Amino acid sequence: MPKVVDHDQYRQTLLGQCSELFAERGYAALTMRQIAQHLGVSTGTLYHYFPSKEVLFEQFVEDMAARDILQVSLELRLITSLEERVEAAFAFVERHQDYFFQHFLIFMDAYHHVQRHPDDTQVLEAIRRVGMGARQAVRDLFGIEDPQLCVWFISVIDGLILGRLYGSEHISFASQGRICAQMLSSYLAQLPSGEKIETTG
Amino acid sequence: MPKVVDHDQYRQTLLGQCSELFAERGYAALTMRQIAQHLGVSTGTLYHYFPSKEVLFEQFVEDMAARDILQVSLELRLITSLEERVEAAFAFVERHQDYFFQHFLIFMDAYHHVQRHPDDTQVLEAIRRVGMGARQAVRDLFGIEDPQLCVWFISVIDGLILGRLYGSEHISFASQGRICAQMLSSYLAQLPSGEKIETTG
Amino acid sequence: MPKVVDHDQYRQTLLGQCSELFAERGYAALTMRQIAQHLGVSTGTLYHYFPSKEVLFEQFVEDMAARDILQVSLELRLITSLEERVEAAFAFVERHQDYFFQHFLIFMDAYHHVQRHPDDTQVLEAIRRVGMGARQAVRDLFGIEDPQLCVWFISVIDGLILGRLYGSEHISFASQGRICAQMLSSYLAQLPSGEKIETTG
Amino acid sequence: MPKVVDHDQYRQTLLGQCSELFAERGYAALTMRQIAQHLGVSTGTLYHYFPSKEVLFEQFVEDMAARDILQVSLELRLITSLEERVEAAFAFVERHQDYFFQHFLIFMDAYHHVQRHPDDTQVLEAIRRVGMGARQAVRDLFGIEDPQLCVWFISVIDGLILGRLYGSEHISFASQGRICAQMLSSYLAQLPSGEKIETTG
DNA sequence: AATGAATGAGAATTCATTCAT
DNA sequence: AATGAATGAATTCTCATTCAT
Repeated sequence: MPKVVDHDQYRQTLLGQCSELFAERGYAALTMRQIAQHLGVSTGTLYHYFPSKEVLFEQFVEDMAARDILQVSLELRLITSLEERVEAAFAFVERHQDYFFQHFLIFMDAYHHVQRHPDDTQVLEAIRRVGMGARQAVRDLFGIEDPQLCVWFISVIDGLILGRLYGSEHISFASQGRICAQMLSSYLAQLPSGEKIETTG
Repeated sequence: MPKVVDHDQYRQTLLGQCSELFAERGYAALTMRQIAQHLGVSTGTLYHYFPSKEVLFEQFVEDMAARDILQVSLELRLITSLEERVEAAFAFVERHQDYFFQHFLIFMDAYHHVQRHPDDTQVLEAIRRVGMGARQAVRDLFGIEDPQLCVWFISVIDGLILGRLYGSEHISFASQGRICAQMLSSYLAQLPSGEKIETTG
Repeated sequence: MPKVVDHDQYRQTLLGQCSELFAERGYAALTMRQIAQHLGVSTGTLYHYFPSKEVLFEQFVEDMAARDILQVSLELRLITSLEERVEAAFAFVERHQDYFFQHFLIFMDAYHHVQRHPDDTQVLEAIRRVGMGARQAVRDLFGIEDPQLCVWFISVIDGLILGRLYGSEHISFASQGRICAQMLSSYLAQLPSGEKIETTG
Repeated sequence: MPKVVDHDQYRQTLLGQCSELFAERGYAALTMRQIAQHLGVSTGTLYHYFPSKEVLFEQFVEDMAARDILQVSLELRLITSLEERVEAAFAFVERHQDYFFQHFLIFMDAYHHVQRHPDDTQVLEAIRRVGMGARQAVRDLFGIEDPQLCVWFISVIDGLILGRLYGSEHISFASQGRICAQMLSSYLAQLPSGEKIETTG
């Protein structure tokens, strides 16, 4: 059935172009007409591919979350020393901070949405998977075994990105990278043996 | 003589009762009728005190931000050792994590609002002041001189609160407090002299 | 009962100050708050003197109409020749054209009002009395016996005032006065005797 | 393909059906629901064709004014003598007096509107064009060269129509036509040569 | 008498959704 | 599949009116 493939593929294409829109205006303040216009189609066409605004948003969030998990861990494989790798990670995050902040904005909206639709577990699950994926990536990339240490690492980065709310001019990702790299290595160094990280990628 | 009401004071009273509402549903999805109903007044009365939904939201955010700055640093004065104080701070944040997360939700909404109304600098400024107040509080409470270290500290906490998005069951504020306390003290210990913190309250 | 006198007198005072307001905005577009503000009283006070907006307007129109009838024919007594008197009348109208145009605006609004409230014969009657008063004034001032000639005279003047709608720059009241004076005198001159006008005041 | 409707043409159709409504109730007292109901469409459809009540009114007035200019001078071509032609004109006006009075009501409302929106010059201009069109029509139909005489003629007619405000039972259009015809011809007869009118159509 | 806070029905307007083409 | 015209419930906001003080 080639039709079905085309249909679903076009859905994906459409979903992939909604990120800035949802990030800029938020779900509730965004109208179907605006979405259609942004996508260059008519509202009728939009409804041909998505049965409702809610479903469109839900599938958009799931789609975005799925792509998030895939896209994070591509740049960090090459570097061998832990400290360099940490600093490279912060540089990576700095470069994509707009992207990450947008996703926070969208996830916060999705949070509202889930609160009003507790039976819609899929969106909730999608967002959770992003969190789990992030933890897993940190564990894989830096070889951190301690789950709370993974949480700590992700929290620093999430907090830095969120700092854009307050105006980001006081934030230096480079400094933060250095601080965290040093903290992490000395923290790990003093641990009882068996919790060392593996530095080989 | 009219009904005796202190107009400005009543405005404040009304604003003070909107937090959960805005946090739960978000600005755009919240109707003036719902707000009025929650406050136990008519829509007409609401418009008697606020000229529009936008202004109501703006003043609400400003008001909330102002109260945030005042309320943060009350519980942490008594403890003397740095590490204890850090851990106490994390316990404090854990206890009020709902409150903080709500405020993030609201600030994210306000961010949307500011993006669509770039001339409304007051809301932007109010949120910035919250950020500056937090940095100042960290500096005062823990005696951290290095601004990037303040940013680091706040980022960890903000990131932990934000972690609720992913489902918070993996997060232990106590563990995080211990990790950070230890990291902070060993980080400070190895600094060249003159940047030590004062541990005496 | 001195109270009653005061009360009614104050009503008149208030009504007398509403003309520009009703002329500028029209009845339906004017709010009780705007009226109150213009009068320097509270809405409560306004309702103390007038039971409703409708009654206020009705009484305002009646009041205005009554004053109209009294004020018209004061300047024209002294001039003796018919032509001079006609031209003096046009000059008088030119000087007060704003006033007259305002009253047309208000009467048009009152016409709307009467159409929706056919049982309110008082406003209708008040406006009719203005028309009758005008005809009577023309008859008295110029000694024109023929009712249709009175109608003609009033029509010219009303039409000229209404011309302000189209932009009045093409209108010269002086020219119009001269034309009408000449037309009137030659028209009267050719009439069979017994319809001459009396030129002595 | 969407439902086949010529958007602009349908707008005109809708506008053309609003006259009685605006004349009866006036702009401010007329609701969009009433308009929609009168037109047999939903309010949503109304807003599909007009972005706001104001714009609807503005375009309605412009449209009406444009049609006015076209429709005035159709019946008067055949008659050859001046006096007959003048009387025919008054008969024409009498027959359409409702129409003309309605338009005065609407133009007065538009005048209010323009006062509150001085930047909206289009409505103002549309009404002015009606005035200019009327003057031109008088000039063409009756061959009157003197602009003030055109103004005079139009003023009589406008004044007669306005007389309906006072109750029109005293007005005889036929008498007025006879009076004006006679006045006009004797006025023109006594002019210095070169200002005679052409009586041939 | 005077005030202005409070009310809620009703106005303009928006927007998700449907449907004829 | 695609379009955009049409719908009407819901939203923001207004305003005549009431009422406690």
